[in-house]
Amino acid sequence: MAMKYSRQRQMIFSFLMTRKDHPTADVVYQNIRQNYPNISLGTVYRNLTLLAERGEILRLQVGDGVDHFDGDTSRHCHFVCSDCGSVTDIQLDGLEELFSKAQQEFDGRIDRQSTCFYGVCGKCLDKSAEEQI
Amino acid sequence: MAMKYSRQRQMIFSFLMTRKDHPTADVVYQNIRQNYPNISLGTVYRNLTLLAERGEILRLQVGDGVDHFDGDTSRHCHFVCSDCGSVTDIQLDGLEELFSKAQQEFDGRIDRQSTCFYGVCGKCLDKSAEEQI
DNA sequence: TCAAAAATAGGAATCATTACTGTTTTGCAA
DNA sequence: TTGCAAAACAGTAATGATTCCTATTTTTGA
Repeated sequence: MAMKYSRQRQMIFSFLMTRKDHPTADVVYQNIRQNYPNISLGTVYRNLTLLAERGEILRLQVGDGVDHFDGDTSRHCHFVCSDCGSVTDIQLDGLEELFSKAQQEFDGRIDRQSTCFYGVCGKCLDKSAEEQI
Repeated sequence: MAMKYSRQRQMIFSFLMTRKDHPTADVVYQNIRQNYPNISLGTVYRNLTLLAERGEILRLQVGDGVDHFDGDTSRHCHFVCSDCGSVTDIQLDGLEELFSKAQQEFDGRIDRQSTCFYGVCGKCLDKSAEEQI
């Protein structure tokens, strides 16, 4: 039952901690392969799933058809750019409040919350403004 | 360019309007097939995608690996039961406020917001309480 | 009524993720 | 330390939701 800490799992976890973007399993795989060429994609998936189940990381499904992983498990929101596809953090007050409101309102147990905003990020807005000239 | 209103699209749209749960494409397909046996799954997907792009319905990705569709496009939250998988609405004040806070805070354009809560619904809690006896 | 544009049915293709299998690691206990 | 069972791994095959493709049918505006 006890989880054995393999070299691979440690690398996956610590890689995720170095990143502020929210890489997909494949990005994790490609990066770790640089230093550890015969890690397998299955291992990356298995460990990301395991870590997410244990609450050590978050698995995000933002609607682009690919799962993203986040080493920051504190309560925060995400933003997804419809143009470049980047996934970034948004720190917002009022999430705690929303959570407790939902708990009061809802008949059942609420464990977890996920809020995601969609639009076009600053960089992509600038880029399309330049192209207009 | 103009969208032509096919019989199939109308059936898909009006079926979705009759439902307060948030059916998957396959559920829509299975239901419409009862009255219209040779509609194809591809047609269901194409129309759901088209209607969602036009903002007439919502496509929800709640993290169970399957897309759900919602005929109610007003601002509201969802709850997903980890036990039975049901997806239900939660009406909450304060979403507007959260949205405008995010707009102020964020460098970019925000178009849309999605908030989802996860836990165990009332029915499933009751069921597991009974089993304890 | 006619023709062009749009949509359809049915099936094949895609691709992210999971499952499988034989081999290798890991961690505990003697 | 050494041995052994549980856990994890690499590599690959399978799965399954969704999208793509093509020849045919519907829709709509003139």
